[in-house]
Amino acid sequence: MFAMSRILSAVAWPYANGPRHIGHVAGFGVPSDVFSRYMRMAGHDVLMVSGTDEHGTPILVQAEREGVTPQELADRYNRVIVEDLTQLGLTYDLFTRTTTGNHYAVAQELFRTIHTNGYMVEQTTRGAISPSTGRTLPDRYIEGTCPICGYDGARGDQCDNCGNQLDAIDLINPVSKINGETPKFIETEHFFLDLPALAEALGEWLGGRTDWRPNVLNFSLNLLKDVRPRAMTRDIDWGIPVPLEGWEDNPAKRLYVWFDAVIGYLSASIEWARRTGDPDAWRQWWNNPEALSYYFMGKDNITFHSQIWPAELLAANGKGDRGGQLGSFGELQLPTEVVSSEYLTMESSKFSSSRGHVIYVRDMLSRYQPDALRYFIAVAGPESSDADFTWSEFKRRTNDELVAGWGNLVNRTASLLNKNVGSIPALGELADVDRAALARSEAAFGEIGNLIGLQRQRQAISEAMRVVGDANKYLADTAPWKLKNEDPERMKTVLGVAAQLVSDANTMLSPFMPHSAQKVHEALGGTGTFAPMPHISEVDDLDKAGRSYPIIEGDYSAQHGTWHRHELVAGTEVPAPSPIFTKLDDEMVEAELERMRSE
RNA sequence: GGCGGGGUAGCUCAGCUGGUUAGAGCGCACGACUCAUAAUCGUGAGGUCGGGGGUUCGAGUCCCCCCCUCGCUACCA
Repeated sequence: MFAMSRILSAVAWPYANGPRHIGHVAGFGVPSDVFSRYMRMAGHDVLMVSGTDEHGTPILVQAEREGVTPQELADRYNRVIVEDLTQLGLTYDLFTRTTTGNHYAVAQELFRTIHTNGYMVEQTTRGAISPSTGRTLPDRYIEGTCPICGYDGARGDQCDNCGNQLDAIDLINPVSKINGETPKFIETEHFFLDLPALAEALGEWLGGRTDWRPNVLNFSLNLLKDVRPRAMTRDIDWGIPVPLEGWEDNPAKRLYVWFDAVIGYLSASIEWARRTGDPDAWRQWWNNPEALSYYFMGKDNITFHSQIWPAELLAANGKGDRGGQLGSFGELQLPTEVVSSEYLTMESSKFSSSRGHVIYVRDMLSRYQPDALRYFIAVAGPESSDADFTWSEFKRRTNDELVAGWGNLVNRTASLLNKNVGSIPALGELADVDRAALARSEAAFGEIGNLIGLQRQRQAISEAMRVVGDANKYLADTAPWKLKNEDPERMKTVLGVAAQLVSDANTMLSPFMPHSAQKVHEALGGTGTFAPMPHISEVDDLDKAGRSYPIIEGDYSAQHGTWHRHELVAGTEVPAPSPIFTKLDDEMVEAELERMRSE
């Protein structure tokens, strides 16, 4: 594809107000990990970062409801999310959080730079607040009677009955959904990111992004048609203090959660560098014009990644209409590509935690293999349009494709080897059928790698499964079990070729299914790490004394699993195999549907 | 209302810049094989590509209108 590159895998930050469901990991988790694993195998220097997003009104509201502090609530779900993502095998170089001392410092520094450059302008605006707490009351937290249709459950942003967009101040008898009091509409001071002054630079940058998925690009270009300044502070007491005189000590003003959340990509990279002992190492990705950066998320995040974040970067770089100076972070690179997924639905309707129409990652992994979920997401996920998860389709994919297709190929090949040879045989003279099978398999490395690089993972994994099908066909055509007595030398060659085909397929499938890839590697007698895994570490906050938290990290140097054929070594002992994938029984679908209905 | 995505074999979907008899997997029917978690391999029956109009030598693939469906609509994340 290209020479060794620095690649930043910037993965969306899960919001820590609850456990995450499989729709979330289908949007950002699995695609980013497949991409990162592949790029590492192809020899690139990947930095994959993310963390939990812990500020904002929903966490504050949820914490009050439960009688805990926002930090306590965030601590709880940060840990749940860290555990879930680790179990799925997502290879973050660092998965951290937005409440670290490091993140606070980086977010404030970037705010100061943007402010100094003149792109953060102070304006008076009208907003709703809760009279008892003084906190911003977002439109959607206000309920009242719709002034258009008279429906009395209308929200401040929209009426669910007539579908009209509303302004909270127009609602009749507005009430706070949080505590029932009547909101107060006040004049309040906030800092606004001056998007109009950055629009031209944004357009120039977007104009060069011709290779994005068309829906993402079109949506982003559309956003540019109507830009206006956007508030980057809130009347709230949970968040990062505004780092300016007169504001810093005001407990009622904080940075807008999305302003700081996207800065997490930068702050996590810096935290990672500090923890490796080379505190400037992050600059290889952020200040290096040759470095590439890919941002993975669900489609609801596009606007923040193709507009707000690039605008923050351009402003910090001094690249808008007002010019400006570089800050202490130097010139920061804008995203190479915003890779957005669409939505995963379940049994034809949207996931909804409140209605119990949900499958949490944790519950899924307690009953099924992580690779079964990863496979489903990779092969049938919402890559370029919404996709539906159904239990019956999950069962079918698992049983027909993983168990009967791939797992069985591994099992029958290993079993033939174990019983008839006991080890990987040396290849004798190759027949045409052998050469053709080997050539076709080897050619797939290039095709599949290409597809992953183009963010076409569904097609990529389908191609890898085609290699599996070819190998099954090869065994049917050569029928080594018949050769045992009539031509044992030929049998050995056939089994050697088959083993190589299995090994090839396994290498190509390993970014998608790393857990089973390790098992297949061992089934063919391999040793050592083939597909690396992340782990959780408890670490001290680098800047806040006395605080510690869990992070995801790992050593993914991948000495074995590089992206090309690994010639099997004749004489390597092949053990008696045991099944790689677990077959799902017929009752499982009905049991899951019943579980869903009862919740 | 505005914007965007979809509508292709029974089911789930692929079909890039228009071009030979429209593809895959599952399901179904029949056959082969028996190494393998009854797993595999082959053959076959199934579609006038949502509806209408248009451009073109030629359209599932471009343009217009309509129908259905899903989602988004910014100070929620």
